[in-house]
Amino acid sequence: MDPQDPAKAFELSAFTPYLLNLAAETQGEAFSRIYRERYGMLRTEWRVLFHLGRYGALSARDISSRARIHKTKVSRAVEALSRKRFLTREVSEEDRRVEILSLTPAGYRAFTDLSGAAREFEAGLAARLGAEDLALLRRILDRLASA
Amino acid sequence: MDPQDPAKAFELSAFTPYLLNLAAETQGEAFSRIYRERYGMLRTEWRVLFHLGRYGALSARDISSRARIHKTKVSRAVEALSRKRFLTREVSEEDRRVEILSLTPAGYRAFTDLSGAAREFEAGLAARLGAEDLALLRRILDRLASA
DNA sequence: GGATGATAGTTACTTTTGTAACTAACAAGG
DNA sequence: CCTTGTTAGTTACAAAAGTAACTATCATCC
Repeated sequence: MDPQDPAKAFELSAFTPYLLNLAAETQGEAFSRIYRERYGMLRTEWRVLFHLGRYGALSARDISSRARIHKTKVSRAVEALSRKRFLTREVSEEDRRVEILSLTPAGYRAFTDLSGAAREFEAGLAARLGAEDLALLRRILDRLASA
Repeated sequence: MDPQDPAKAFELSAFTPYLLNLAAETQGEAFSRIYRERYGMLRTEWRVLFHLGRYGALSARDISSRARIHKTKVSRAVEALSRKRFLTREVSEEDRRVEILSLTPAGYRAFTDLSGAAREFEAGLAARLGAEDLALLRRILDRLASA
């Protein structure tokens, strides 16, 4: 089949979902190198670690709803972080189905380290794009993420 | 461990790679419903189909480099599209390692249909975000995708 | 024209993710 | 209390993606 008439041709490189995906992959890969190489973590593990470091003890369900991560992914990330001795689990007194997750000192150190790395990463983006464009980008992404 | 001092706390919701990923997932999921439900395609298949529809006959290698998709993913997508009778493969005369891929009429119809759907999708985004913000978004994403 | 190295594409193997079913615990109504 | 329905979390199974090794072909250069 011959290519489509260029006049009415649709450009994939101007299709926003495609661009979003490319940008997310490129940037996500760049940052993932850090937590992967330093702590052998996967993305979901980094996010779970982050939520516990940022907000204190939470249940898996809390993390799942706050971070918009499916509960099976959370379950596996918790298991992995627990094996790494980055968090401890304790059955809740009020509801024995619930496990309260807390970072260990080692987990908290990893959190602090990675938070710093994330801040630097973000500063690098600000330097590249300019603070205004970056702020605008985040504002738009935030709208796109919710719909 | 207690949560970090809020004053110096790092917000994941203001971390660009995270926002990029959320937005890409949300929007990608919304559009993928279309090619998944209409043609049972995966994302890589849609991209391969698109490249063949847009640019005419190409080799798997061409698609791989143009679309930035790893060759094993292209190989599997080509296999799937071939099973669906959306493309044909023909060994090149000049180089018998190369297969020239071309859309069948059915493949081309799917391409035309999905291109239209993509255009509509993009128009919906323009309506939601405003044409200027969308254009700016695409410009920024383009820069982020390349580094 | 045979050895060496590169390239196109596939296959095998492993890791990760998605989906569904499951267990255990709770809650509420009769 | 005992049924019915719901929720927290895990596990089992299937689909998808990543990595590495492989086959076949080509190109070069001695």
